[in-house]
Amino acid sequence: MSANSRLTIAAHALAWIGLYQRQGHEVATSEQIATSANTNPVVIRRLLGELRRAGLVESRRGVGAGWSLARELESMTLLDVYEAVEPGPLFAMHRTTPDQGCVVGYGIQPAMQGIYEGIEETLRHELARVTLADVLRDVLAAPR
Amino acid sequence: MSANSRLTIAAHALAWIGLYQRQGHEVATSEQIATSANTNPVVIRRLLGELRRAGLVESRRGVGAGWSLARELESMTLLDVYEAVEPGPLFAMHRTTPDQGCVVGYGIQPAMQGIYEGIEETLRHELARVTLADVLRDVLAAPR
DNA sequence: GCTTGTTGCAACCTTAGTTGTTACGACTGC
DNA sequence: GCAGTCGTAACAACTAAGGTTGCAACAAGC
Repeated sequence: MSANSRLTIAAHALAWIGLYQRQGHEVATSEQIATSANTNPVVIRRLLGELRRAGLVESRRGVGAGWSLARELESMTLLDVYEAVEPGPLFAMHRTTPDQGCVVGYGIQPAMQGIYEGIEETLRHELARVTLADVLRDVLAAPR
Repeated sequence: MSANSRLTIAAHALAWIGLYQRQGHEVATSEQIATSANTNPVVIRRLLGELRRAGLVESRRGVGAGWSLARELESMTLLDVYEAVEPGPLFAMHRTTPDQGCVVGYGIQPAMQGIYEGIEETLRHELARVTLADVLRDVLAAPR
């Protein structure tokens, strides 16, 4: 499925900012988060930019700038993050229109569309059940 | 998410073979299916080859050769097809190991793994609820 | 045995998406 | 003005999917 790690990295960044703020800091820098996630700061800035557009985080510029949460972790779900960073549907239709003269070619897309919609709705429901506070709790619960 | 159409095309092929057999034919060729799906016969053969390895279809060679169902459409679910054609997990972890000296970097992978497993289990359960006979019924129910 | 139609499969190209990287302008606290 | 950080563009590297061509393997029918 060519799985991507965007949801994982976004959750990582949010958990990191949330923990950092709990420790009394105002803002976190993309540099710090990138070090924790072992990637490049630009990758983090790109992802957090999408989360900012979705209203999950805020950013400040200038000296002492960085990122902070726009809402409590308790009020953020994985669905919010998923919708912010994953553009398209889970399953795709044919890349080219199937033969409309064939019974199957004609009916397959509406059929699959209906089935996929139900499945994606269930997926969204599952993602909405997990808050970022749950994620951070699980992160901190990892045995040393 | 870079959605792919493998599941859609595989379901299309199975529905096509199933309908063709209901009409009294023994085997379907990749050429016929490719015409209906508006793609290349090799693409169909590659997909059906994976379904054959999963025990869903059989193939014959030689003149008058082609593909036939190995089981009834009623006993095949979208989960069977999904597992046959989709190799990896839905969500990926970090491509590089996060900073193990950081609390979040250390705990994020086990945390997300647990969450993702639950979600994928739900997805599989949903896919298992839909049989290929359901798909064919929906295909034939499309309004003209 | 030859012909023919089909699968099996390897090789290659194109396209698209993600990730990583560099560079530099914009902004702001000091 | 300086320094630190975001915002963003540009580009390369990598991966996966899909499309295409070519050809060997196979088997039914003659």
